[in-house]
Amino acid sequence: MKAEDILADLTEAQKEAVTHLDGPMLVVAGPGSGKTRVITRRVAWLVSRGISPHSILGLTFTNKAAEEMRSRISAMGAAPGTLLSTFHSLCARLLREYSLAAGLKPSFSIYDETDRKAALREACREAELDFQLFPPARVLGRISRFKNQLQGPDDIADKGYDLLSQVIKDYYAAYQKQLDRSSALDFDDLLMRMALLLDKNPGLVSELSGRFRYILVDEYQDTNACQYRIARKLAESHGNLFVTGDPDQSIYGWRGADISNILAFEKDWPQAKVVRLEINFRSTPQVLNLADHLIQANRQRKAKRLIAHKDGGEVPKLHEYRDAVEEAQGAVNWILEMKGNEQLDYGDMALFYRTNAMSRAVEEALYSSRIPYQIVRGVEFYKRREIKDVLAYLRVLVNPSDEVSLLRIINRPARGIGATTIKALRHHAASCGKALWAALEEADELEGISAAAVKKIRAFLDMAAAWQKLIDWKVADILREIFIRSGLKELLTGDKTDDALDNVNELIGSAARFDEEEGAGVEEYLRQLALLSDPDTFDRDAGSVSLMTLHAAKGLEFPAVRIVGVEDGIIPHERSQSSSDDLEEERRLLFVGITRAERFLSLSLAGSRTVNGMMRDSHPSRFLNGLEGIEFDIPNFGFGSRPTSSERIFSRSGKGYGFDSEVSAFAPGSAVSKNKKRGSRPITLPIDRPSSEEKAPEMEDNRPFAEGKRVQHPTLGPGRVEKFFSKDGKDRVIVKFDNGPRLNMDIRLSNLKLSKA
DNA sequence: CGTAATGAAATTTTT
DNA sequence: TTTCATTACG
Repeated sequence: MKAEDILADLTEAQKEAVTHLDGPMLVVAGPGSGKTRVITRRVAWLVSRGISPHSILGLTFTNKAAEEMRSRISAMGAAPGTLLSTFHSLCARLLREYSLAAGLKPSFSIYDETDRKAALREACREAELDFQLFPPARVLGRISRFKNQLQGPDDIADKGYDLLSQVIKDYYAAYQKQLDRSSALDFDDLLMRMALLLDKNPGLVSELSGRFRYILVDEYQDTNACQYRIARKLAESHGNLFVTGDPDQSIYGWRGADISNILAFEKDWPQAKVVRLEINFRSTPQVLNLADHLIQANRQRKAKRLIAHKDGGEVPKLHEYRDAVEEAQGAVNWILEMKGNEQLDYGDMALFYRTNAMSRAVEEALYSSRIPYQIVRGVEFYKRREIKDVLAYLRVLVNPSDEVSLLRIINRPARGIGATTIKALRHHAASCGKALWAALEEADELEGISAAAVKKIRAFLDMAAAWQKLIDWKVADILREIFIRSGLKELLTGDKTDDALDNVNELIGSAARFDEEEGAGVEEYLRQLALLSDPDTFDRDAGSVSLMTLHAAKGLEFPAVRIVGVEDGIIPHERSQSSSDDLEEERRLLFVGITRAERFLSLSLAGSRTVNGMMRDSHPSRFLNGLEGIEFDIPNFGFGSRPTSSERIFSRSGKGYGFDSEVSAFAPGSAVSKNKKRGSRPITLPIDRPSSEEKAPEMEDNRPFAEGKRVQHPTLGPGRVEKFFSKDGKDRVIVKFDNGPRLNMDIRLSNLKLSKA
């Protein structure tokens, strides 16, 4: 590719970034400012200057982004060989390559959230910690946070203000022990172990720096302490660190991302050049205007401009509905309107929501209206039980130490190795410090295991030994073999409403594709699987409406975007309302969603929706309060916003949302035709607390619920308070009820009453 | 020992 | 709603 082609149609700022040669550079790139373009052109530019593609390393945050760059670079005809990878998969690769130095077995397993939870359960059992005492997700979340800050169990000061803080260290230590024994790493370990390895191994650092002369990091605002350390180490010697990012699009703080990494870049690298990309090529001025008004409410940010390059366009709209079902129907009508009036293709449209669970209502409406859609969801497929089961066999094959996987399959399908036997095995393993696998082999010498059980165990071991011989087969063949011979297939065939069989077949199919394309063996297959989630299966040209969470939307763009559920408790999420930092992150999340839109944007909200199977009232998001740049489809809405033309259009009565005969052709007898008029009830906006005014201590006085107090529950009856503590600013108690159960409950939600006397 | 039935709880985002 | 864990029963 010629230099002038590489630089064609670039702005001055973009050119400066693309042609920057040596030394650190920070590109602050607002949404739609051509960031990906800059990165990919830059790779091409470097190569055109004689730099080997193999010495360029591009690090992204998601597979999707890495894939996007790969395809754009190859579309430019640039030389292949550049390593474009997520942090996680780079680390997994390197940790395997340098497993000896890292103190790992090259065949280590990678644990996802489900595995982590199982590991924690096992760890608790062994360390005699109460697994139920705290929500496991919460414990694991804490552990994650420590790991992201490069802290091991021993680095934690054991004093804390709440119960969990005081004991988290024990949980962490036990959990980690379980992982180590299993030769398993969780996602956080991949980063942490890599960072630590680089810390203590200067030789490796220089080797890698020699290998990767030019390092590019995308979405730098999303890096956590480990990722930061890794990037820094790799670039230390040559300083060729090129990072792009936008503080306003930092939405992963909850995962340990530290926005100050980007804010302090110039401090870390005093020679750094900084380029700002402020011209937005994506959206209409109206969309940008709204985005700008929204984000300006954030205190913690660097002022940045969004300069529209396009002109024309429509003012974004806001619609209110009575409930989530009507809201979904409204979305359907919007889609049909976009298609009919604006000549847009289904593939040009996207629906965003805050949480995956919210996709359901929308899906149902789309489905009954026969509108093709695709969902970009998280990891769903690989979380299915049957899939995890089959893969667990594969994992044990590769890594017999993997206890979580072993325990998962040892008696599934049931082969007579039940709880009692397993308990004895575990006990033995723990007391001799042996692996569970070893205990299996010695089962006949152990007490507490019946002759019958020993026989069953032998059979299991024989089966496993036979499978060892399959290890060089093609992955798809191994999977098929295991699936049948383990008895899993038979087990699943019995099921009634099963997609289970189909799912496993799909898995085998994808494995066959892997064999075809990569032909790299089981270990590599498992590693890739662990790190691959299926947003990558998202197909831009599928001709269907795209549905995804706001997080998944980052980095994408669509001519028409609709965001549903813009309600308090949804955006911002109810669990993000406690701190102003969290609140600002939620605002950035909405900002990210809005700035995905090229031409048409609409937001919607419902007056009620079901959450966890329960109907709940909902109110407009506080982010809408006083927000300029959007037209409200709600009479009497809010403070001071004038009725607009769109209001008159949309509130014309009797017609629903202006769908016409074309619509009913799509949805005969569907909810469309049943769509009701809704009343136009005035609504009140919640007060947007100034973000400086930290936390709201509107705490009730729960002190009477002290330890030892007798309490009464409307359904559970009488009990006694065993522990009183707070978390997340909520007072909770652990109550042992007289009729048995011991429960950890939120005082405010529990309906607990103090008993008299 | 294994499965079915029951009951209760649920952190939202992703690698 | 779904998921999970415990319990009861065969």
